[in-house]
Amino acid sequence: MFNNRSYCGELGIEDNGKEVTVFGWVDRKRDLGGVVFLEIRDVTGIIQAVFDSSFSKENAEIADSTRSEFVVAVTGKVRERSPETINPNIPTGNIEIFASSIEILNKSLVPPFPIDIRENVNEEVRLKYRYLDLRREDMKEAILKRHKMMQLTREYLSSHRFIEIETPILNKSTPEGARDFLVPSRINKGEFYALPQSPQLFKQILMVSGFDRYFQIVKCFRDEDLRNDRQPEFTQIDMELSFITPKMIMEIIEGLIKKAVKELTGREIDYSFPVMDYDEAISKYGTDAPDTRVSIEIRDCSDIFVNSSFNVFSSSLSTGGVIKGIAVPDSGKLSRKMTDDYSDYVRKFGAKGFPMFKYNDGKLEGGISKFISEDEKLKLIERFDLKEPSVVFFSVDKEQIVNATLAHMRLKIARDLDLIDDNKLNFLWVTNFPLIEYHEEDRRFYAVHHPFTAPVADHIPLLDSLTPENAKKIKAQAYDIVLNGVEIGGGSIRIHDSSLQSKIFNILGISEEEARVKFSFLLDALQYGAPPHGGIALGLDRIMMLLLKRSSIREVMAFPKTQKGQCMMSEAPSPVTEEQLNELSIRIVKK
RNA sequence: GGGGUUUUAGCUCAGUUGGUUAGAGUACCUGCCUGUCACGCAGGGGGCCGCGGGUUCAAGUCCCGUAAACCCCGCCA
Repeated sequence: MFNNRSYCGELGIEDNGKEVTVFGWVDRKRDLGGVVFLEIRDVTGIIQAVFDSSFSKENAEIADSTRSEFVVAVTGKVRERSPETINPNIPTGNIEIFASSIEILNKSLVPPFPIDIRENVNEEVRLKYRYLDLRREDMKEAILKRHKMMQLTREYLSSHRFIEIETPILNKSTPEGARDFLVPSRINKGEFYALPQSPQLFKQILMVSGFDRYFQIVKCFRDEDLRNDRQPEFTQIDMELSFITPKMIMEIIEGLIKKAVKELTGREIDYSFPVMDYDEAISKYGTDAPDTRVSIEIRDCSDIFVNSSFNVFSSSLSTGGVIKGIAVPDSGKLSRKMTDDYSDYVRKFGAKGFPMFKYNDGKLEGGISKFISEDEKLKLIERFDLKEPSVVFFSVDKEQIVNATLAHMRLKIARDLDLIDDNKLNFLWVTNFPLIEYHEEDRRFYAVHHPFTAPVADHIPLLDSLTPENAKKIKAQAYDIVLNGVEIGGGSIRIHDSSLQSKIFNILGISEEEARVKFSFLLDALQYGAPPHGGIALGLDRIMMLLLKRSSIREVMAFPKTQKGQCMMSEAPSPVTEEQLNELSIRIVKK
């Protein structure tokens, strides 16, 4: 009976007069007594079916007995609606099915929330009944477009000579980076697999194997706390290429992204993605993932206040702090309450306050203006290029805190003042990341990207005279791609020389023995004719979130987890039986 | 580990200064209705006010604790 099916949303005026059968869910029922209208919904859309009791009383009664979300088969003739009965609100609104039969294939309980998306439903309930939520238009669109994204990615990369190769999910736990999800091994008691944070090592191995260009749309796992753009399992479009430069990789990615934007949103990106130096990003925006939709830039004012009589400023400078600020164009929208709230809000970034003054017509007013000398005033006007009425905010602390504070506040204030153009898609490459950074607390170096990232060739000699101070001068051949202030991908050229790789491990405090235990296969492989290679990984979920303008990546994933990492539908994670634990030689320690 | 917001009918929400029997819209049930399209009209049922303590003559409302969801800091090479 399921042969010769028509899809609701695909019927059109060209089917006029044709006898069709549709299968779907009762989206809505309108019973007018003698005539019953059912809107039938399937994956493609909605069509109206008409049951006329003077034509078939029995069919009309069956139609009337249906309820929301019943599954039905409806057969009838497609017919054009008379002009006054056309519904312009749905794509199939100029036709309807004049039903000759209806069969109820399954009943449904009353759904816990409406399937049409006229009102927002609590996410907790949506996640519990995700199968119903996925019937809703927004989720359906997200899932279908995600499919499209994966399809066009496969097409694009395949046509650029990439080969899709799967890598293991059961992996070896490695030091560095995010916390691993561990999987106990029954056969090897007391030992564990780790789920991959990314297929990093395997894709490099594939380059040594000569596959030349690899890609995979792959799940990655990181056992870290969740955010609206972070889930414990997420999907990467992962790539690795041999005989390649950063520029070549960036061009390939740019092509892919532009194609994706075109096919998913219908929009054309008519600029080539700007490339910004890491140092410039930090100094202008305080972050390595700047949102350039907001033009407000950070300016360092430390030099202006060296001899300041304002104790808060001068004492901070004399203890190694910095003073930076942002100028926000504003003619009165920023209220006293808002600026007061801000000075409290910045505490979350470690800042102690958020001093400000107002600029208007050549004069400084309010806030800390009374502590600013005439000379400092002139320099500030020049530094921030003050012309329009503005409010200037400062952050005074250690550089890291200042950067974090101003990076967040320039966006928060821009949002509060409605200065962000929601329709912009600002792509940006950030390059020339430092290779390593020194952590004061642990007294050791960490890889900024990962331990396999190649330094800029000219900087390799600096590795021999490394100190915590000059570490940041050594740049990596690494690049991130940023969209509207969100990192949507990153990659690097890798080390293909085993002695350089050993040297880097050494610097990172990974002993020769440890390196041998953890990555011997990579070090070995690098000695058997490893080609120069590099790669990149794109965050599929984040790209979908941004292109579809959704508030979180959960809105573009079929079955996401809550912030505590639980699945509201299946109720994972869950306890396991004593037998299961015994088999794995695992004992739970109660705390 | 920490900060914030929220939690009242199936769903979305209101609930004043602590004071009668906790409301609205929608959904649901019943009936009427032959061109609706968020159909309409009439009637009806539906509440552990997240949970546990406390203050009070009296708590949805005040206090303490706790749970969950969400946002954020830390964390995420």
